[in-house]
Amino acid sequence: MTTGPINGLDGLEAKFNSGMKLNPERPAYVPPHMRGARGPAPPHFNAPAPAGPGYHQSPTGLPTPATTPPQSRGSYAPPAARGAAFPPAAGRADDGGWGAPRRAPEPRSGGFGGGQPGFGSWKNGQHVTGARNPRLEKELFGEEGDTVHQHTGINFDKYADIPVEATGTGVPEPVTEFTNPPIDPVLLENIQYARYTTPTPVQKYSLPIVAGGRDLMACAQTGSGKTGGFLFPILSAMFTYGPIAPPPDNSYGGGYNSRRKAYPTALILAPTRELVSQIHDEARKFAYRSWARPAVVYGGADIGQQIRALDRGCDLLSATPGRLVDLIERGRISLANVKYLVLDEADRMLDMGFEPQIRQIVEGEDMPGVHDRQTLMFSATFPKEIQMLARSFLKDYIFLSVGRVGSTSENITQRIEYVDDADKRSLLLDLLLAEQSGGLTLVFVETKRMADSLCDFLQAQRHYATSIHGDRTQREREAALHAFRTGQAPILVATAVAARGLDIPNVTHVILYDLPTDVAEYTHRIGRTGRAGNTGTSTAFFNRNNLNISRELIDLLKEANQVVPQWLIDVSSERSFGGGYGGRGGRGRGGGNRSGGRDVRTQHGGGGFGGGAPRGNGGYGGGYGGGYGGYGGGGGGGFPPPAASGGASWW
DNA sequence: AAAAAAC
Repeated sequence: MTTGPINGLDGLEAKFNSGMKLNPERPAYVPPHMRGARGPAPPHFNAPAPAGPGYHQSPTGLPTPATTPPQSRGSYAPPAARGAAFPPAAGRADDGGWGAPRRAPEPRSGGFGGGQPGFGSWKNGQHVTGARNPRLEKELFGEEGDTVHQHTGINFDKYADIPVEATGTGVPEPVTEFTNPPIDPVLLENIQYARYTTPTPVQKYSLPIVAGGRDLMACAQTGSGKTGGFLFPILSAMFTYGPIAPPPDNSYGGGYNSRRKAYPTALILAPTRELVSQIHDEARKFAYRSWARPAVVYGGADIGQQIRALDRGCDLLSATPGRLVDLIERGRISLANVKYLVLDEADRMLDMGFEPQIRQIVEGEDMPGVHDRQTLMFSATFPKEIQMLARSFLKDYIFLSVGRVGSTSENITQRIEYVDDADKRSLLLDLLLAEQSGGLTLVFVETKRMADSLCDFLQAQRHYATSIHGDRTQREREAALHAFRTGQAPILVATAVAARGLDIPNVTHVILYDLPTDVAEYTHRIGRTGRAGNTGTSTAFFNRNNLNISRELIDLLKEANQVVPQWLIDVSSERSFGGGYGGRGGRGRGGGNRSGGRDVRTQHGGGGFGGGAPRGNGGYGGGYGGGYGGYGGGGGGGFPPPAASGGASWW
């Protein structure tokens, strides 16, 4: 029994209430659709409206309608009337849920399997929880002590002091416990089944923020419970308010097995198939026994099977962009009912490679506009440029920064080894041989070719290694990941495909055989270890090909309280004298942390780039000569790198 | 420059 007591209700309520109070000097936040805007808005959007016209504060801190007649079954209520239909009052029982006037043909809203153990339904405006299903429970939550499901005992002591910064208007107080309210009782049960006892910092904040109807940009360190950070509040609201009927103008056949369209309420986008799959697995856990059906679509897998699965229900959809667009074009998915849009690994989703696809999905299909949905973005890194871009997808959002500002967790011991390319293999073998922890080792390389060749090499050296990269078939990718997770192959050689978001318990060592060119990417890669409060080690192989990130790497190491090798400092400063590169000052990046962690809106200097150094990162002021002036500027001591690194020659 | 993401 690891489930903790659910208590502290009074304290929680007090906090929750206080969070809902607005700064009196600021105008009350009124969700745009409440400003007389258009379209069917689900009542949850009205929930946050703090003490707006016609509302009073309920004991739970949620606004309640002052006087609103309950809606009648199946009748169409004009938007104005609907706007006041929150919270789901007693009389709301028979509408389509979320104040939606339309009524879904039966069976919808969890119709499938509604009677089967483990699957709930929504009937007559009520959430009918499914019966428990031992077999499914075992599949979803595992058993005490198994390694695949175990949520490696989160080290909550460490979480206690993690600094959290929330900026934006009307930031609600965080919750401190998993309790009802604000969490729906069905979800609360599932959280207990999953043996989560206490919300992580990001969850403490995201719960009231999302419950309050706000958009969110969350920058939280790797392994800090981001998935729960969006799944919990979204599922909680879905459970409470019920399904939304699809719009009347659609090709919804009504026949149970006929061609039909899925109308997810929540859409979660992520950059890799495996990550999407992992999110879906979590969603299945927390949707257990509820009316809501999670679904998943991604490329490389049989689309027919995915379509059949969609037919069995699709209320919370996890997807990679390409396959989603494909299914939209095939008329199998409509985004018209999306009330929650989540971009996981948001900075990757909005970078050059992905941004056009995301824009198509968000702006080029039938997704409700920014004012008619809630948009949540999560990542461990949020470069300024990306924040600027992200703003166009958000409305009056709250920026959340959890953990050391834009840096990596102190749970990870970061080592940097100098090693020439020619010596990398030999050093890698040494490291693998010295491995004592019995845990898993993840080796990152930059190219697919290198992933193959290095994996071949390790196997030839009688190591149980496997590899994952984008040129392998989906089947191979999943098999590799499975072999790694289960320890059949305790060494995984991977490209960037495995860099982000993957939660693999018991990865004790991450080796960056090649360094990425970008510190954000470095942060994500080493973040595959040291998760959920556990400790881990990362070893990065550094040589002259990696000079481009030396400075930012040093900054990052210092911020994470890591040992910075003297030789690294030396080569870094040497480089700025070497001409050409002007150091940070010269790039106009304006000091500070490229990987973000700070709300661009709060940074002075206006419009973003070249602004002043963010607070807390002073000391490296203008350009490098000054900042690191203290360190042997002339290429003195500790140079070339230590002999331990294989006596490599520098330059 | 490479990787990821649809067929």
